[in-house]
Amino acid sequence: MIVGQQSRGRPATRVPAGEKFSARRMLPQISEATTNRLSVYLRCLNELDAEGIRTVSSKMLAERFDLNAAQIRKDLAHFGELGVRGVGYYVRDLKRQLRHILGLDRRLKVAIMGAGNLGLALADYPGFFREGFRIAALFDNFHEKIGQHSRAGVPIYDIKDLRKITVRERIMIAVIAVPLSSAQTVVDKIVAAGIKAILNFSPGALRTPEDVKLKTVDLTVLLESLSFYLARGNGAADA
Amino acid sequence: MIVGQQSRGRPATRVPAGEKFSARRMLPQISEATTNRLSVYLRCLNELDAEGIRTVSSKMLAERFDLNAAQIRKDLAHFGELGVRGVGYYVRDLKRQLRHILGLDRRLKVAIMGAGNLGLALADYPGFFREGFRIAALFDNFHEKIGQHSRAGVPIYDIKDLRKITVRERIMIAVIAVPLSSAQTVVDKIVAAGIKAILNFSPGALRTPEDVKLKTVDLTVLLESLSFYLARGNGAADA
DNA sequence: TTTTGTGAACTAGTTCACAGCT
DNA sequence: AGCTGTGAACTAGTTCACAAAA
Repeated sequence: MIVGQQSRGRPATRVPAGEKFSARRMLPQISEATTNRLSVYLRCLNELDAEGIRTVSSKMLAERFDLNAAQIRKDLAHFGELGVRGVGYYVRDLKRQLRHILGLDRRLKVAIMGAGNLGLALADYPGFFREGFRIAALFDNFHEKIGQHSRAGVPIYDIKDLRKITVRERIMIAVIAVPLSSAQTVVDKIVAAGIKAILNFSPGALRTPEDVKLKTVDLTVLLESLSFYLARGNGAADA
Repeated sequence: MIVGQQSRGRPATRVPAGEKFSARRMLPQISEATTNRLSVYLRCLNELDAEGIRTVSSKMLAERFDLNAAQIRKDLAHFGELGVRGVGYYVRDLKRQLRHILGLDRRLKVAIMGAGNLGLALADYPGFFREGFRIAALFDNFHEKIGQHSRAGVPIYDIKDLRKITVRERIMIAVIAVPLSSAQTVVDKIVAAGIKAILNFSPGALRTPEDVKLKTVDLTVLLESLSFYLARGNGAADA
């Protein structure tokens, strides 16, 4: 692939089919699936590094972690020539590169909306937030809770102060752990506070502006999907 | 998006193209994406039903809930002629059908492995388990916890008794909320107890037999993926 | 008419296979 | 030799567009 062409200052209102670079920032468009795998690769590399392994080939990675070698190479190749032909990838080096690509070299701060059971559990979950993240705040609107801390010491603030704390603490990601009934309201507040990335645990669809990234973990959908599998797998359609 | 389980090397029992299923054994293969959407459709129908709406067309559903009309029709058509041409779908009727298809008319019982913060939060999360599920048990190996209950009253059992309780209570789904270090061990116990569907919150890959359905919610991957989008500035909405 | 159900067309994503570099 | 990076081939998934039915 020839990369030089995109620097011609083309207005690029409409991206021709097959064009690899988005109009917006001239960066190649990376699919959700690829993004998720980058995170998986980083975890694998951490494991290899801990074992003292210095270099790894895509084939080795694929066999050990049940992935596809060509896919690993293709995913990584989006970000330049990260490997060395005839050798493979330097574990330490690739780790560092991936951490940079994923933006994990910035110690991103996270706020959790809702200091209920789930919010508090997420705030304190050890090993949930690996390297690169810090839970800086919990937010709630229940007066009894405001001013308290989670067991691990995350302070609970009034949701009214979201914008102020967000600016002060430089919070970049919000996690939604509030009941469905207030989820959209909370999203609107998050957006108004200038946060651009949201991880949502409430069920159902939420509206966000174009430039805010929303990821939803819908536990109901997950569970119902498992139920579907059981209903079919059993062959016990009628019982 | 949720990083599903890589079901690598599944020979994918091929149904001849165009062949319609006739018996229970020859069920059409339904994709993960379709399965998840069925759950979403059911939620939409519940909302419409609550508003007293009696019939709905795929177009109406699509516009209101930001879906694609053809996709709705195609998804539903897998399960027979659920609609009426010129009319649309009868809300109540389709709801009932979907509940049956998803196996929600059986009140499935769920066990949660790990009575830590996350396990307890999941056990009591209101509105998490909508219609069709019941959290029947928590399991842990920490003696202090065994014999206690969650705040909402879910009993905590010794993980040694998993098989016994599973049989007695007819538990069909297990949720993994234990630390990574013991996740594989717990999976093995779940499998040995005869449970065929697992929702996993621990990071990393787990091995399960062919006939056990595993869905993983990897919070680290989700968060790192959000970090990636922030690092690039590619905004985009969720699905 | 309206709206479903569905082949066809299209799009996205994965895997193959090999040219080219070390 | 070994292994990456990548076009080509393939597979899965989505959307279109229209015939068939109410």
